Amino acid sequence: MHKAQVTIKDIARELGISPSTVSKALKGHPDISSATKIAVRELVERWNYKPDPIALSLKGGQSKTIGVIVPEIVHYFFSTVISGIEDLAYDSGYHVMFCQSNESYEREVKAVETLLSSRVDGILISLCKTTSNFDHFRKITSDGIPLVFFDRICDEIETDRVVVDDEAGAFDGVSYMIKSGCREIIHLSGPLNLLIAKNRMEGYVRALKENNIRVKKENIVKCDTAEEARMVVPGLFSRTKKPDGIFAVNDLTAAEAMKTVKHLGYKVPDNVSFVGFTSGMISDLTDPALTSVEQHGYIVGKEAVRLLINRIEAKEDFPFETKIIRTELVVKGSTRKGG
Amino acid sequence: MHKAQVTIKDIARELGISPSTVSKALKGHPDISSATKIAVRELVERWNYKPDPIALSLKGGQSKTIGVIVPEIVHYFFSTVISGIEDLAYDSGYHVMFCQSNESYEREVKAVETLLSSRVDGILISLCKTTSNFDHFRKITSDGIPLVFFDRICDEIETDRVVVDDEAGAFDGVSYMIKSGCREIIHLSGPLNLLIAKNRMEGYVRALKENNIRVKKENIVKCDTAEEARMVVPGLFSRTKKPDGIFAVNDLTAAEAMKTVKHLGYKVPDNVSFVGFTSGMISDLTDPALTSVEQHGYIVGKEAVRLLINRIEAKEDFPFETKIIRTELVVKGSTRKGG
DNA sequence: TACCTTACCGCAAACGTTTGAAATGTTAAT
DNA sequence: ATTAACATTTCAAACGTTTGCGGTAAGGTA
Repeated sequence: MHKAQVTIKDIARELGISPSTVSKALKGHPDISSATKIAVRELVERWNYKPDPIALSLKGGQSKTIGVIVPEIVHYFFSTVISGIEDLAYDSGYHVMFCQSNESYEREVKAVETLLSSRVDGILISLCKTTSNFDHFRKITSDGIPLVFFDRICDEIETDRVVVDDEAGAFDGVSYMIKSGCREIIHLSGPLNLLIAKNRMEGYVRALKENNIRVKKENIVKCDTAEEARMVVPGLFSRTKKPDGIFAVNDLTAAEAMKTVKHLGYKVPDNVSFVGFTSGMISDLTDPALTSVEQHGYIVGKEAVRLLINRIEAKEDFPFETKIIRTELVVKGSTRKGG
Repeated sequence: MHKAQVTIKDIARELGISPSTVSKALKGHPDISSATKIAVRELVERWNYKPDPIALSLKGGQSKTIGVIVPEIVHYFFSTVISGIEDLAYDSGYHVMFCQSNESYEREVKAVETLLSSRVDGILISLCKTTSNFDHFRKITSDGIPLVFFDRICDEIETDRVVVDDEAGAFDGVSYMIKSGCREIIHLSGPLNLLIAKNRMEGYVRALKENNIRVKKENIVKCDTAEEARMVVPGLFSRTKKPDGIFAVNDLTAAEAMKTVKHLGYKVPDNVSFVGFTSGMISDLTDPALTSVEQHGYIVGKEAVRLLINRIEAKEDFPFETKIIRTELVVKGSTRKGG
């Protein structure tokens, strides 16, 4: 079936020299005469010889592959992160293996095992929402495999990390709403065991406090999916004190909340302002377009790979680093003009 | 840095036997005494030995890896396809390497080279919009590497294929609009060098014809991005004969078109109906939710992997197959109730 | 005693590549 | 003529695993 690939032996046989000579010739080793080098290079070119990466890996003890575990590729943020990972990894001579945890702890554990038994040189992970036991991560580091967390990090394990400045992003978004006149702002939050959800919530709280607005417990509501938004949002508007702003932990939730609010008869942004988080494709689809906090996923991916490869190729230990990626508020139509 | 993984040699040394005995013991070879087998298995368990897939690949001449090239992961359809690919591939003992072409011909060519030089056992491809030269695909097959096209296929090359029944999907969508009363239906089409775009267009045409509606050339408009929709759509409604239905080649375009039409003052679906293609996350975000043709990306991915692995593991040649995945019209709020 | 089974195990080669050491050939200096 | 110095090439081992074949020891048979 498979037509055999050209090997270094084929080249050697054809030229009547030994495989080691071919290898050295290709590496520009000073021992080899230039006549031989030229002959080798010419034939290599003609026969389109490419070294077998598998043999190289066996020899070098490195697979030149990095493993990535993300919750779900369907989400805009994660697909942009993956693009960043891919681009830099390939440029650095590494391959990439993806696994999705699908927000399931069991699948995350299985993904770690898959990656480990594939002998990847390093692993990049963004936690799934439900993970609270971290033994599978400890197995990675105890195997001596470098590990970098990105976005949804685990602070119980000492590693390199790349995080988005969620607190500041949330702060900026909520501050903007306040400047534009909102006073009763609801936060639709994620599960607070997720650090990113907690940080966004804290940014929301700080923005209120710095503007002398009382933080009400009932204005922070767990709601991070479209379904939940449909369930939860109408209730918020049956309160005596109607909300005039909604800051959601992600764009999808913000979008569905906006739709729901419009159906209740409110105008966006005149009666209610909306701010989301991610600023992906979704934010342009809502009507009006959604003001949102851009997370720069592509950069997150690149930085994570950079840290990982540094660690993989390091000769000796050096202190762990946490890279913080600045967010950026992208103002669109779902908020009133700021003061 | 790296703590070495346990090898078969370590096991052998510890037990005072040879590596080959260990290997045979693990494979249940009849030559090996059950006492030895038990001892080996016990130590393997205790030391958590896992065979090195790289050594296995070198030996077996197979990398147990399949390569995938998609235009862009950010699109819902492709991420669902990837999920399907991943799930079945891992279950079948294969790894997956992804590349994005980003709708660029050059990157597609580069991706093929990357995959080929990685010695993947087979390749799955969905063409990028701009590809019209197919030499890089021919290189794959002439290298003896099995190749399966999915969704955006190339009909100049003989291989296995998995396609969505675009013509029927389009036909169903447009027929539904007609039944619900639409008579002046615009088709926002993709570039017709893409087979899927052509097929969807033909489904649109057939639906009109079978309902005795005249097919007007000016009602088929190249427009397959949000930007284009913003440019193109207002013009359609300055015509004497106003459209009362829009069938778009993808959801994103449909969504933006709908937004534009609403801003022009028309009601959806009362004045204008909308049907999209893909039925992903986007279709739930529009207001009203978008009636769309579900492509079953997950199944497309699984089928593509199934065909590919069959081909990889086949001992002999057998005829190529084209698998057609049925679409399904998912009726939501952007169309009037059908007759 | 000589031979044959049977049961168990190790040797060595192989996959494709790299690399230090050893071998070969050539030239020039003694 | 002998040897040192050098240029060029090959050898052999190694990476981790598999597998056909050969080997050995114990026991059985003639």
